[in-house]
Amino acid sequence: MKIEIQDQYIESFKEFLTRKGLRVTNQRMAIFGAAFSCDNHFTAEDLLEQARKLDDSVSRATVYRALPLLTESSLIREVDVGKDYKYYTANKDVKTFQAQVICMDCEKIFEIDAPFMEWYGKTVAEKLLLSVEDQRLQVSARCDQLKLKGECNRVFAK
Amino acid sequence: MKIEIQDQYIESFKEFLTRKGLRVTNQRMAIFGAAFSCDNHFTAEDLLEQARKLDDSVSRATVYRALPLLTESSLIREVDVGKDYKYYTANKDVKTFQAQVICMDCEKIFEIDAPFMEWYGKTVAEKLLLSVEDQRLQVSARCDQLKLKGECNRVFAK
DNA sequence: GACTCAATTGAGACTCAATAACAATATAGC
DNA sequence: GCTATATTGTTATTGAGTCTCAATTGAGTC
Ligand SMILES: [Mn+2]
Ligand SMILES: [Mn+2]
Ligand SMILES: [Zn+2]
Ligand SMILES: [Zn+2]
Repeated sequence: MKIEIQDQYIESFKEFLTRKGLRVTNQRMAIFGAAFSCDNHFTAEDLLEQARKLDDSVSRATVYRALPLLTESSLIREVDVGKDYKYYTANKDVKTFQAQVICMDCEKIFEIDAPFMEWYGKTVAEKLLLSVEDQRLQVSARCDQLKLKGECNRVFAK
Repeated sequence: MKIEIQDQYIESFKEFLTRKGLRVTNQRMAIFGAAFSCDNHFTAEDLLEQARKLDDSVSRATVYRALPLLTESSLIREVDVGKDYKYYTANKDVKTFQAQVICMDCEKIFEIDAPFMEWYGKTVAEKLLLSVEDQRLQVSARCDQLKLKGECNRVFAK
């Protein structure tokens, strides 16, 4: 059941907050709920709009304050695609090494597997003698006249 | 001789400008000269500061107007490492597929080879049926207590 | 070298994502 | 319920990058 799965994430977020001595507030839970109601990539602005449907008191500042908490708890992850604003996406399924393909025309984002990144990260750490914290592989593309054309570009479902 | 090599780039830039019906101005040449006097990665602000040493009339707007020309002519290239400002670097040597390793502490950037990206780009284009325009592989790391520690982080020489 | 005129420029206003300050409010432990 | 303080919304602010526009200047033409 979908709801049960989401309940599991809810508990996980509440635990994260209490473990850090942070309070479980209506606004934080609304923002969490909004993030997990979205199957795609969303911006901070998207998230604000959606969170306000769950709690109309949510402010922009609180969204920006909640985003680091959600990323730190690994419930969502940041996706930087070279625009001057950031995208985020809920970590609903198993995480493997992935690349982001972004269409420069319609801004649609596709996550695709890139398993060699695990090996590459280790190689870099070894060769340069530094600790690798994160890796991002982004592919800029154009999907016009192609298979993906015509797909809906909305980030939040209905 | 260093100066001869630079002269070659100067000619290349002048040709690029005239070929596009653009004028060879003092400001554009100062910005070009500043970019090529730097061995590392630099920001637009770095470039402005340096260009003003060659022509103190150079303005911020003109730097931002020149950057697309320098990238379009392949004399420099943009390096986005996920910060809210962009880095650039002069294309002095042969271009292959490279990844950027950025230290999250000192912001130093290292370019390292990542030849598999050529194959990967082709694979993505084929599998997703879209045209790949560009690829960026970024590695976030920390170089503290390590081989690279103590290196100078200044972008412009002396 | 002077003439002409469109391309270019610098100054400063502006945009927009993101952050900071602060007084008002709400949470969690008692 | 009471209290201490974490959190909030509002509002102002930052900072990279863009835009506008009047003043300037480069590059062909004589
Ligand atoms: Mn960016
Ligand atoms: Mn920005
Ligand atoms: Zn597209
Ligand atoms: Zn470092």
